[in-house]
Amino acid sequence: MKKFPQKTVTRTLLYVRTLDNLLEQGKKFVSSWELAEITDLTDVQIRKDISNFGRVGRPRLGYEIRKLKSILEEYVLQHTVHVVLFGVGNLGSAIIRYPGFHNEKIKMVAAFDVDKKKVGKKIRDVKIYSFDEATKVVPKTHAEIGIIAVPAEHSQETADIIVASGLRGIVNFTPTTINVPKDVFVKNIDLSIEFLSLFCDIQRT
Amino acid sequence: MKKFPQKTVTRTLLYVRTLDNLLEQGKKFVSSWELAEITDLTDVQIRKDISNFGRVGRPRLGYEIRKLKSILEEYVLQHTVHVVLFGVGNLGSAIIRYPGFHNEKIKMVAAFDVDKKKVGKKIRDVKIYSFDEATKVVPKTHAEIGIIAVPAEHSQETADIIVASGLRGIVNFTPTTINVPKDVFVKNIDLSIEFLSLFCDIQRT
DNA sequence: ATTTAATTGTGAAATTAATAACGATTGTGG
DNA sequence: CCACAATCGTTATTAATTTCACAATTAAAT
Repeated sequence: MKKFPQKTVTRTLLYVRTLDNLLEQGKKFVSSWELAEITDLTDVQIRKDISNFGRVGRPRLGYEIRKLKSILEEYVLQHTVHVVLFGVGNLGSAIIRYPGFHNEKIKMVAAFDVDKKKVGKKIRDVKIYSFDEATKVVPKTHAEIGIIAVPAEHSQETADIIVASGLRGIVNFTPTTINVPKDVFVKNIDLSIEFLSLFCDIQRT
Repeated sequence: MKKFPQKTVTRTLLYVRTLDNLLEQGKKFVSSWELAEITDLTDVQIRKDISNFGRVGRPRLGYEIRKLKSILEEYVLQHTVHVVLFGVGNLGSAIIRYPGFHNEKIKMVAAFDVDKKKVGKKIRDVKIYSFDEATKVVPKTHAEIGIIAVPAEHSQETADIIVASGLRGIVNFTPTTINVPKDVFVKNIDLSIEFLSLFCDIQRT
């Protein structure tokens, strides 16, 4: 499988999401221009991205939505992603309950917390285990990604547990940088930085 | 004020965060190489970014942390950002309680929900108002940014209210694209896309 | 059947971002 | 005081990404 730039992948996932919505609206075809309007990108950008995956559009008609969607998914969404959560606090619970995950594409398969009072309980069918059980439980879940939603001061030890459990992907919601082996991929989501950088955008105009 | 690429701004905010931590550890100086280790960037990248803001480093010693921090903040963090929240559900409540916001840089000043049972209550000193009150209440709060944490199907109407309230920045947590005037800045945080793109990274190796 | 207009797909140009190379500076140790 | 080694800052180079320009295609209209 050819590999595409990170940015292309992100945009492609956005196209898939958009195509899903258009399908629900009963549309059959969509042009690059329409997609551009919806996604706030340019039509050329969209055609170029799509051209990575083959010649799928038809002049004068645009793209057949169902077909385009299935071709894009072939590259960026082969099968369901299984996720485990570390830290069932405010943010962690919200993530478990996040409606965007209640589809066939992402499945939360287990949660872990140090608080003994939470261990054994369930949130929305997701069972909560103790941190100590992680290296035993995680492999059984076939998870691919671990979420760090613990207090910032425990992010590194949580990352270590995630790595020890055999996961190769981490989404880190704490405002810290974690150290992991170089074959483990980390995505940092620092809400403060998101807000502050948006604020900079506003002020620069 | 000169304007810098979005990416430079994001990295700079990351530097500020890192410098904060180093200060807490009692460090006085830091080299570009050390910063690179921590942030997972390259030393050249860091020196280049910093050079945008002036000559502040000293050969053989590196950067004086306190000085560097204050210079960077001058460009990316002039004053506190005030934020209002729309949608006090699971995710919204978690955002209000998010510890990363309990500092002097970001301040949540009001929340809005359609649920009359929530209106009038408070979460962590943040008062919850009804949606109808937004255009009246928001201007009084001096907020700059609005958060959309409502169910996806109401994202557009919420965006319209935010725009009508005079805000020029929106952080959109719903998996939808919203339409806003072009002088309003939007940052989309689609958790599904974050997870799926990370999954692609993993599989591509 | 022919023309027309809309739309895709793509190679080239332009822009933006990252990396490398290296000179300049300055603490430090002899 | 001098040589050395570490580190910054900057210019040049390379790489990645986006935009442009336009040829190719084809549904629709006549």
